Amino acid sequence: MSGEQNIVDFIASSHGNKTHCSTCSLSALCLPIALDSNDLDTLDKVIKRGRPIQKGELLFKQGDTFNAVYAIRTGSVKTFTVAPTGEEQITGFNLASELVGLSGYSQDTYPLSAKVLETTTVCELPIEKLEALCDTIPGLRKQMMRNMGSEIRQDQQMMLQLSKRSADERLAYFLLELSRRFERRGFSAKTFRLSMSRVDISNYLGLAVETVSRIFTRFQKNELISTENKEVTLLDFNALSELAGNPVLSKECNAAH
Amino acid sequence: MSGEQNIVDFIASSHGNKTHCSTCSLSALCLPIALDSNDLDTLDKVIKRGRPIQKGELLFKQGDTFNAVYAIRTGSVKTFTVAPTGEEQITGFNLASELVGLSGYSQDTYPLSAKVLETTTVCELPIEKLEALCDTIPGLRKQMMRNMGSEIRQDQQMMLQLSKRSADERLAYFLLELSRRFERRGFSAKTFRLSMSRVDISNYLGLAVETVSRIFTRFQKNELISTENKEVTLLDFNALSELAGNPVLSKECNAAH
DNA sequence: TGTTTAACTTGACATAAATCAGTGTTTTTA
DNA sequence: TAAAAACACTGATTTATGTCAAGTTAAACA
Repeated sequence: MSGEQNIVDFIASSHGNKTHCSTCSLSALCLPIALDSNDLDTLDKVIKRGRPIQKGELLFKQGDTFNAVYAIRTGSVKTFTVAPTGEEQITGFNLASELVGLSGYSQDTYPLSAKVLETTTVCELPIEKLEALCDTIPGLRKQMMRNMGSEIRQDQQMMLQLSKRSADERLAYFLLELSRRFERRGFSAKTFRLSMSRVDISNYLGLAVETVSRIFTRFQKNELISTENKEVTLLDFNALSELAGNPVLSKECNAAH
Repeated sequence: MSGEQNIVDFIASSHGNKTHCSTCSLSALCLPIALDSNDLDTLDKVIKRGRPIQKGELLFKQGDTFNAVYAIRTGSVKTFTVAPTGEEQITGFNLASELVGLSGYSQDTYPLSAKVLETTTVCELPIEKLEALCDTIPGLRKQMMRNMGSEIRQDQQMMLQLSKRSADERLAYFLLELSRRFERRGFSAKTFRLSMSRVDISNYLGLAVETVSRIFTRFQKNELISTENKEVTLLDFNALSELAGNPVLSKECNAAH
């Protein structure tokens, strides 16, 4: 599977002294555009690559001035808004190659916070420089707008989940969505580690923790999944897909593990 | 109030033979950027202004190729996604001066449909031409990205509503949000007409129609609002704001009607 | 204008998921 | 390595909101 090869490349490249977009195997996901090596170099010079960020640290905080967009290299992040009443709503989880902070474009401050769920490394894209590049590299502008469009689509998908689906359906959707994203990055679609707590999952899905816990148990009893702490294995893709609202396309969709 | 003057201007300008961005009083909301008259002219030439669209007609349909973004001149629109299972989820309502179809940027097709709620006129911005303009007028690019950022922020706000708020709180939020938007356009913040049906409202808020109906009745009994069919009058802004999750800022916030 | 159809309201009842309470299990930190 | 803290699971009970059923009003249409 070519995906696994990618990861090897990536690890190799990130263990070198310097990391560059041109050698980063995530670039195909992070910036799936055809940039000539000049443009790629220009972009590369603008990116800040800092020390790893420790679990629990913030990338940025709701209300901070919007000064950068972050691409995740390794690790994962949760983003959340805090209402005036103090309630927190997790708006999404981000994995390697994904961009965080795009909603800052709406104003001059971030409308949400981003907290790292495990030790994480990121590429920081200072907004002023990125802006300038968007105006000189049309392909980059288009890619940024695509990314924002995707975020809108994804959030609207989530609105459907939150307002129309039962607790079971939401959890099935959540697990399959993660699976899909891990697979794209060359990891197993079947077994993966949940870097977020049950509380985070329940918050994201608009459920009580107890409900999430019970469903995890039930899904195991019914052999849809198996778990060992944060490690999850999806056992019955068909059943999960059907629950998640994706009608199973006849045949052995289940075969490909 | 300057807002009301705006509307007069707008009606005057739209009753002439030709409509131009330079004379449209909505332009301050639609394109709040400083474009010199050359740029404004270039943009103006790209815009298609069609016949009014009748209630129930679609601006575009989920799956259609993404070929335009629409700015609403008069009337209103609902956008909705249809899940593979057939369920519909209304993702938003749009009023005059707002842009519809931005999420099309994510792929090459619209991920949702847009249906007109009453007779509506729009400015159609063909995407190819808009793209070209974005690459030549930096201010326009930035404005488009701001618009997308706002949509993300708004959708995430909605996720919080759908997952954390009670039915009462959601309806209060909905009414205040509409009020705020009408006010920005120079209409009364206190009394306005709901162009969408109760079914649409309930779908959007993730509730059953019956629940919405009951809350309308209760809000009237408690003198928070009064209604006459689709016409709503907000009577107690303080109480509604508190319900909607915006702590009332002491003093007479209620005074300004 | 009257008739049909769709939209809205109300009440009675069912239920999915929240809340409350308590126990066990990891992970953190001292 | 032990103690503390955070996290995860389970059972009993409550409750907000959904569903079903029926009636009323308003809108569409002929």
